[in-house]
Amino acid sequence: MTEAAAAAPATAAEALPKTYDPVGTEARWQQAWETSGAFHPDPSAPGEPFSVVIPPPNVTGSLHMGHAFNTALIDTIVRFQRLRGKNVLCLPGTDHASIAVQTILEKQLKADGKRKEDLGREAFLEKAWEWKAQSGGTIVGQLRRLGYSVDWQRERFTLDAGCSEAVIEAFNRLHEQGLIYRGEYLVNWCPASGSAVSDLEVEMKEVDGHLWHFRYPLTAGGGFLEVATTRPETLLGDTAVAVNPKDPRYAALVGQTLTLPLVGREIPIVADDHVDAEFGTGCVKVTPAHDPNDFAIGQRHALPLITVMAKDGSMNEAAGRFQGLDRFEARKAVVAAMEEEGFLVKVEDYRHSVPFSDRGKVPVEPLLSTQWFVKTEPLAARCREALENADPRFVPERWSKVYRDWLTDIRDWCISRQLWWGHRIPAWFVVSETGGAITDTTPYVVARNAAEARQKAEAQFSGGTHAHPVVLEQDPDALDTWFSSGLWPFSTLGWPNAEAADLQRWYPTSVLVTGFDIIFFWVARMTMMAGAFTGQMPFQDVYIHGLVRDENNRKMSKSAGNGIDPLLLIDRYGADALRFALVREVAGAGQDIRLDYDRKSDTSATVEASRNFANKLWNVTRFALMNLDGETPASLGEPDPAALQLADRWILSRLARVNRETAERYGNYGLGEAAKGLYEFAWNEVCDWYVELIKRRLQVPVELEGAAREAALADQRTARQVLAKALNELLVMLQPLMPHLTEELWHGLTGASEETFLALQPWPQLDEAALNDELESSFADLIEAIRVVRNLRAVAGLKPSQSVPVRFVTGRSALAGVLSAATADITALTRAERVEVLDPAAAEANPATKALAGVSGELQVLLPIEGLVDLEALRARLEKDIAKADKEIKGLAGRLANPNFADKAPPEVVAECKANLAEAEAQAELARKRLADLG
RNA sequence: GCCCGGUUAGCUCAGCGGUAGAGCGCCUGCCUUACAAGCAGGAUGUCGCUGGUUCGAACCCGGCACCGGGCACCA
Repeated sequence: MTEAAAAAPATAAEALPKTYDPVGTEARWQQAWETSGAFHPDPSAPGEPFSVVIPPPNVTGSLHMGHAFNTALIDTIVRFQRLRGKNVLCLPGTDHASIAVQTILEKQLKADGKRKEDLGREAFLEKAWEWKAQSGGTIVGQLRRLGYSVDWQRERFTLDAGCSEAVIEAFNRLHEQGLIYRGEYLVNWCPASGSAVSDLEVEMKEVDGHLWHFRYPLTAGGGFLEVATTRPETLLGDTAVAVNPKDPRYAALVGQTLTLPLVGREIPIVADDHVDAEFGTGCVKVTPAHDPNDFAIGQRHALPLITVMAKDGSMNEAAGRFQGLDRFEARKAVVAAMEEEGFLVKVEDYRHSVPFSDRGKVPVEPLLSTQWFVKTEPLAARCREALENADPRFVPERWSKVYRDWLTDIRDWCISRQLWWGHRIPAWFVVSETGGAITDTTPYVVARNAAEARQKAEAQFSGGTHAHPVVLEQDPDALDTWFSSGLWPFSTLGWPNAEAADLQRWYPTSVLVTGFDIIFFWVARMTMMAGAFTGQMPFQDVYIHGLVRDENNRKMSKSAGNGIDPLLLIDRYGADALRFALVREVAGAGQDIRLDYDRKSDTSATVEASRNFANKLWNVTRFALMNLDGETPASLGEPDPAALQLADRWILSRLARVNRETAERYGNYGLGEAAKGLYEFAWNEVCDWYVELIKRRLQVPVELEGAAREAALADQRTARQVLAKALNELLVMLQPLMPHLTEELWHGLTGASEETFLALQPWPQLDEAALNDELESSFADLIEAIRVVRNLRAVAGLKPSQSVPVRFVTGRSALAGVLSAATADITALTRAERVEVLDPAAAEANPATKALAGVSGELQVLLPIEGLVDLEALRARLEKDIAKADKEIKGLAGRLANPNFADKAPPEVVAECKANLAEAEAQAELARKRLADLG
């Protein structure tokens, strides 16, 4: 889209077309905000600080609905806080996504028949940066299209100079504290990316496989044990068979040995509690180098570790004749060989879980490997402690349990990745100590740069027994992407420089807004890192939102191909409509939201409804501009309280109430409720009632003269004042949700200059004095009375042009008062010929038989129009009224008849019940009487 | 196996002790000069099942069923 449809902003009614076209308007304001630095805060500016760092999307990414949702929520929050006068920083950025980027680049190389090794590290990284410069901006441009009020001048990248410095500093400090170590452990090896991955990057998947049963012969004697396995190829690395120590079947055999088929190795039978005697034969083959549980058994029994697989997933030299086979071919070959040699007992179909690599989408291989680890328990302990004091506070609260559970029993974090794109590990191996090569035992120094490394190494490894001059080589590996993401809330603010102005001003941040899917990956890593480096939790609140699901309630995912493209919807309906639709769907407890979508036409009824709302706001503003005679809310000023009419006082009371409710909801993450509340207020109250009610007052008839004219003009001014005020404040309150549209309309309404922004205005002051419960309640009665009249007209099939008399009969003087005061309004809104309000006695004296009649509460509505009346329809209507009243009577009377109710229920409930019963009885009686009158 | 959500109108969801609501969709009538992307009116529910607490339960408690999700995992 973005062809600069930069139409001039609307300042007068004639400039506003009948429908709102978001595309040009949105682009124009996005540019205006950015070029004017509207969202570039000064740390020394006044106001309470409020800060959010956005979850950095991957540079590889393009905007998906999850980003749009997250953005809509964050932006609503920060825009609200800005209106509240806070000194708001919302900081954007992207994540370098090491595995993802490297995978893309390697694929490109492969297409040219090359491998990264052919290029060498330096050239490869050069290419990577090139790629980032070209493609990394995609998502950033797309985020702009949402109208994100972030400070683009502070945009960061997890691999930029500042973040890199932070990473090196963090690694060094953790190492100094003994919280980073290097060692050989069983790690999750992803053969596809050729790297270790963390436990979190492994996903268990149910797979249909087989369970192979094998015989392992006893070394001494002719017996054998039967074991079962889902992974036959690993038997080449077996170093024991384990049985449960309490299993009587095998008690005598513990300590004896078996001869491993195909290999001929003698392996012991050990007793270990891990083995479940009930499962299978109760015998488990133990392959310590290829299975985490077996690794643990191996540790307990001091078993040797035999690795039979290479890092690329093929069998190595320890696999003997199977060397060189891929792990899946090796499986078949081993089974075939076992069968041939008579060791295969049977094969069963078996469904079980297999660990898959999140990124590589292939089964991960538990493999012994020397890697860097973060010792997480001390870091986690600090977080658990803080959580006792709700630090951070989770919204909804239930996620804090998920977070805490994960931090309890946490495993160490493997942080090294055999990748090039990323932060290179700041450790230098003293290769001169191990013959020039890096081995598992090569000593190393951790330092902030090469010079410091050399200094440290020379202090340790030169002179004395050290014959060779020190030669250093930096660890070729990179760090897990999440290591740098873990520093994000403070590295972006200037850490490790503790004096950085941004850090001082905006750290800790106010709230983190993210999906539950990265609580472990990201949230917990940030809190652990922040605890270690800043001594504080990095955010006060964590607002966890749900996922956006597709029209069939499925998770949107790239692989399923069911994503809904937010950009398509933005083009069609506008960013404001999409944002509003997403936020409006949010229910209180952070549930997933479902987005309605029609794939044939690329339309969404939900977003369309929001677009219609935008159009409604556009048109009500258009109406105001046509009727304010060039005046603005400021030039009109506040209305004189003494001059206010009923409708004015009503809408001002509603306005004040909505102001209070909305501020509370925005402030408490009740964003969906805020959106729904504003929608209803704007549409159902301002547009449907207030505007309709003041239309007459806005038109002063030309024929009026003298004092009458003066009065009409004064009243017109009052209506204009109230309309302008209500609309103005409504636009401010809606701004966090629909920033572009409201900005446009507000400029039109106020005539504010192009350099002034609604986004930077103060939240409207709450007018407590305007709140009036009683008034709102009687106004609701008035609305109801009008509805009854309209309904009667519809039932009777009256044409809109037919004007008929309206008679209200009620014994309630308050209601009679409101109706009498509003007869002019009622006349206009119901096309009444005349309106009379009578008490029952007066009505009795002057009966109107053969009239359309309806009853609502203590109000009887009569349309005395004999002749015009469709008697059948009228009867039906009355019978319906009677049935409804009877049903109510039955329920209420039943309740009152129960002696326990009167005894135990609170008196006000009983009184209310009695009043309702009396009312229902009166209603039924009235309706019956009318019915009888019809004859 | 453990933990967490959910089950209310055709659809999406509010309501969380006083007898059920909204939006969309649907039906009827209207181009009433802000808006047909609109206006007015209307229909629609044994609130998953089952016990219990209570004067009173969609709401609180117990059990069950089904649908999601997370964690752990037995070869």
